[in-house]
Amino acid sequence: MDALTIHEAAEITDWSPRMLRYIERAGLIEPQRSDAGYRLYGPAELQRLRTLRELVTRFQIGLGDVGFAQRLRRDDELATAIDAWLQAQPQRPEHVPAADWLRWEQDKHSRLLALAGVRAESAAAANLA
Amino acid sequence: MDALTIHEAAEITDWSPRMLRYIERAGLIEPQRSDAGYRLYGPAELQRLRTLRELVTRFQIGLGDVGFAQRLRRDDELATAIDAWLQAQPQRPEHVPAADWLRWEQDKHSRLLALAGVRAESAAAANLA
DNA sequence: CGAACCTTGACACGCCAGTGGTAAGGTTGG
DNA sequence: CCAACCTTACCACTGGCGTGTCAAGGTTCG
Repeated sequence: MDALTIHEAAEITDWSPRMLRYIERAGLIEPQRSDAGYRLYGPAELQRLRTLRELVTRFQIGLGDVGFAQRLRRDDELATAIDAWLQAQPQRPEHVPAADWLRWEQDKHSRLLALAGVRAESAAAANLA
Repeated sequence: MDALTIHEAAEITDWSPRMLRYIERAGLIEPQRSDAGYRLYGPAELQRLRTLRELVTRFQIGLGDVGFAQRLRRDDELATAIDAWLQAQPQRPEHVPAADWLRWEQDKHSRLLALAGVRAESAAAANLA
């Protein structure tokens, strides 16, 4: 078998066994289990563990952030809601009155939703053309 | 003037003045300032504050999470890296050997990147056709 | 069988988020 | 001018994250 136990996997990925269990609880990497319940890390898991380390150190993010990104990708409703909220962020053009501003934000929202791949090609065409 | 001070804004949005300053430090909502440095919340900010509350309570997320989503949207490199990492997550088809699996993941990655609106129409056409 | 692994669960500790205070000092408006 | 607001800068508490360590018990292998 080419699957490693938790200590072996920890050693070659530069995590601690403790952290491998933690990462699993975070829902990020869930290795197979042996009949006796031992965690078995295959090549794919090892690769993902190394990449994960690279990711968090390079961008200074936390495992919770990666977990949140994962949730974002799986919960479409959440993604849409956050997307909608974030649309209203950019520097508001000073001269545009509030009412028009809101309308502008709303329009832009549709355009970006379309851009994001949410099935709305017609709207995208209409707005981006 | 139709802009509210921090206490007024706090009262009608159901946040505390303390939290409004906190939200500002988190980079989520940064109101204009008066000449003397007083925060001035306009209709747009009030609306965003209410929506933000709705967002965090409804999905049980933290302000940090919203901040991270914002960062995801602004830092393209980060978004791409996380995206790439998350691609490798789904249930691996048991019978596919590791090498082929990696190739499959890579291909899927391109397809999804394209789907996400990253300028790659040709690739998208080639893969999705 | 016994050493060396593995499992889950718990205690602990430092750090950061979320929140409320309070203090020292500037602004505003009657 | 004074009360009532605003500002920033701290102190403090709860709670979760990232980590280590230890305990009690099952598994593996020579």
